[in-house]
Amino acid sequence: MAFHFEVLATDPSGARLGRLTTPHGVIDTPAFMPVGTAATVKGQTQQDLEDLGVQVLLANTYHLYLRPGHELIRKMGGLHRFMSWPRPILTDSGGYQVFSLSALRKVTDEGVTFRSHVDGSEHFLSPEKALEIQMALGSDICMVLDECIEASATEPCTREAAARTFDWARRSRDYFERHGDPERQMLFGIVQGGTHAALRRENAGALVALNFPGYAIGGLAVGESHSVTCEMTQVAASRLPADRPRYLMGVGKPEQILDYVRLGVDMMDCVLPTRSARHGCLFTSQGRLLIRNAQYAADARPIDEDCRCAVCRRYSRAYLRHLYSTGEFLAVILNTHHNLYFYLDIMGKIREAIRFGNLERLRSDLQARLT
RNA sequence: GGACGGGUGGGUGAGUGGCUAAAACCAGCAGACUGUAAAUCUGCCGCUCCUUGCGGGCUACGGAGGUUCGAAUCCUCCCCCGUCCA
Repeated sequence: MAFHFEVLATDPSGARLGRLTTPHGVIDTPAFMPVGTAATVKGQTQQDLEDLGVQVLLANTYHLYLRPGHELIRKMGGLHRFMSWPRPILTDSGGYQVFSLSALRKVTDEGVTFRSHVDGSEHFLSPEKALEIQMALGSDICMVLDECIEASATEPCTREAAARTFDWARRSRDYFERHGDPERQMLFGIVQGGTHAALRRENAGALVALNFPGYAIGGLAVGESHSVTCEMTQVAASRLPADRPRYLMGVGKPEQILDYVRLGVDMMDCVLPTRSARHGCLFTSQGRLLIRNAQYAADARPIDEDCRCAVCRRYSRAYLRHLYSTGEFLAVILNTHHNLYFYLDIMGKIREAIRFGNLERLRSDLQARLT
């Protein structure tokens, strides 16, 4: 079997230590997946990412379909080869763009019509098309197309979106069974249901019957409170089979990650470390640090005195502030490196704590310092 | 010596009688960012007072006077800067 998921240890909280094996390598879980939407994690080279210990990257179907085009990537030998990334890749289906490009799209049962944010041209994405693209890209993990909606959506709207997402999941599974190669790619279903516990429960239950090799929980952290995110995650995760990986999509803040892990989440991705880095927001063991703040102008300390990343070992806050405020690209590179290191370091600590049964202690440590 | 053109808040620079504490941009200060339309976006940015409000007072468009109910805007003189002519 090219794909294999095993749970190596569990914590009383529900946290799991696991290992997901793919044709491009192993992913130790709980895992954080840096986001490389356009086949690049902005500001980092693939070598940087390998050196950071990144085991899996996320890329985006919609963006790569628009540019450079999935057929071109197929021609170039697939996404791994094209971007020279030897490790696993998970591709998001474009479902999030249904949400974030809401002004530029129209959803029907058949699929989604987008107006390209690049040039305004019209494109149609169906569950089948989204998979066809992901098959051309050759990602290790494909996501079904889903309809991600606002947290504030009414129950009827949410129900409709969840039902549509379920129908799309079924179509995706069927399409993958006919055209996909399970030795090469795995397909995850996505639980929707907004902020309505009953819908989440129902949707998760129905989705499990489709027997996906892995499950994602989507449509969260889109405006609702953290406690609601956790509640919905709990409701969904508790209905997912224990022997399959669970991926909570699009989270989270450093201080929230452990909460999700304790709810049994195995995989997460988030633009926060990379985007925040570009915006001058650095994560530290003592909380967030806005590097442009005047107070760091002559601060010789590293970003985080407890951090062992290459940036903290070498550069001062004063220098990083200078780079940021002068708009130097090195600021993006160094800030991104630090934030990714910080996220990956948390994940490593979490895995270690689950292995050694110290998760509660880690939790109180983190709680005391972060935020 | 003469002829034009010009002097606006930290900078560039709009504004030719009231809607102007003065556009816009930059700089500065602060905040946000959760499956990336994001190296982006938002707020503040003369001083001061308070019951923090589409609140009060003061100062401000080179300087000094003047016209006017009202002047960055019109007039007079002066001081600077630029271009050109002697």
